[in-house]
Amino acid sequence: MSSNPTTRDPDLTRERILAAAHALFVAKGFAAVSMREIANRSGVTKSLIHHHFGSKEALWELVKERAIAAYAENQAAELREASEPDADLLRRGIANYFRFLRDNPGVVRLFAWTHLDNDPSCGRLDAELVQLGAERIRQAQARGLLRPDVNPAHVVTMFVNACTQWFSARAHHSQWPGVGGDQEYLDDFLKIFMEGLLPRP
Amino acid sequence: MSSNPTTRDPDLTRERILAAAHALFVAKGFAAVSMREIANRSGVTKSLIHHHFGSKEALWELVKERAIAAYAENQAAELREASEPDADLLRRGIANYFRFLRDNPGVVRLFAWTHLDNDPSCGRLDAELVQLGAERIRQAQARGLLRPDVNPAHVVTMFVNACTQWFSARAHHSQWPGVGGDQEYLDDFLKIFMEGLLPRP
DNA sequence: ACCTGTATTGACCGGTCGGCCAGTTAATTG
DNA sequence: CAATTAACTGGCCGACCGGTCAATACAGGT
Repeated sequence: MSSNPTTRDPDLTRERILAAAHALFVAKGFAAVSMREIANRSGVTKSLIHHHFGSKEALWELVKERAIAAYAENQAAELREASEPDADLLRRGIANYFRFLRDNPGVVRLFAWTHLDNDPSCGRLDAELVQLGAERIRQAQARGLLRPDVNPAHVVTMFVNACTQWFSARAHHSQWPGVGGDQEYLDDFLKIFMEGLLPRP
Repeated sequence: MSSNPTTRDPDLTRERILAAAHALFVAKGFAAVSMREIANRSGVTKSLIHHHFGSKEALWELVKERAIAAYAENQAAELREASEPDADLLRRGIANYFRFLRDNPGVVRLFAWTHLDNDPSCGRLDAELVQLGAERIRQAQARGLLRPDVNPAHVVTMFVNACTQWFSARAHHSQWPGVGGDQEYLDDFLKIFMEGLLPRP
């Protein structure tokens, strides 16, 4: 065998603690999770978590930082490989973002927790992401492909909001009469949003 | 004098407890608030809270129920006194909703907490609200004033999402470059949204 | 005036919280 | 093969948690 049960691997241990903490914090929020839960779930002692991360707050900050950094990197990669900015690229970008949130509900919840903490740190990491997206829209505006009389940063903020809140408030919307599934909502949003973004003759 | 310091007023006491609990729960969430905090803030004993409300969970449920009922009643009143449904009524309705959330940040936070709890109870109270709004839009569609190929319930959901998330993620957006204030965001949203809702020739 | 119900209090309960510390054990270094 | 360092453990701490309970104080009905 490559390793016996008493072999130590501090990096793996840190990783397992972070994974357990991530899952629990995302599911229940900082205040409702105890160090003992994280310890049990990751198979280590409570003291060891303090040894590696110092305190519950420090662990929480690290979990947030890593998750948001991973999110920002993922999105930046998709944004970089995009082609010439035009209306159809924006449409596909929004659809991509929508699908990403659908497939990564933890990201949505994590953002929601940080918002309720009034924690602005999440916004610093993806600020350049927004700037990049806004720049694309500005280029499309300059070419006459999108209406020029709206703030490009607001365009990004709007579809991010429309997508994020759709998944964040799922339990809420499911009680509303006439509201359809993910695809129907996205389709209707794209109809209205893209049409409203076209330049007027 | 009408009352001496030892006069009892159980209704007022209940009200003060509810007010303190509301403020604390909205600010910090259910798990991070202790019964002792609520007791100190409302000037009563912890035991008295249990006497009046039974448990921390029951108090939290009551706080949510009351706040959301007040919100729903407020919005229903504005909706009832509205005139003939057309595009301009919708525009003013959205602006009203936006201002309401701006002036009642507690409502936004309370919804966010319930969403993270996957609590669907909030959706039942305002379901009829959404139905009422969707019905207005359906009427405007039937008269050819709004495009008919979008789900009216989705139209309501979209602007609710765009407004709610704007205030919910304030700390987040404030870090983004180029994002303006409340009025600028609302104006840009209305430009795009209302234009996208017009019927195509 | 008494009596009954309830509003209200303070002390107390078992349990859990985050954090600390003295130790033991495994890897690294020289 | 020591000696040093870091990973890791179990037990303990004071503080705080939500909840209970017996006792008290006040109000209204008769």
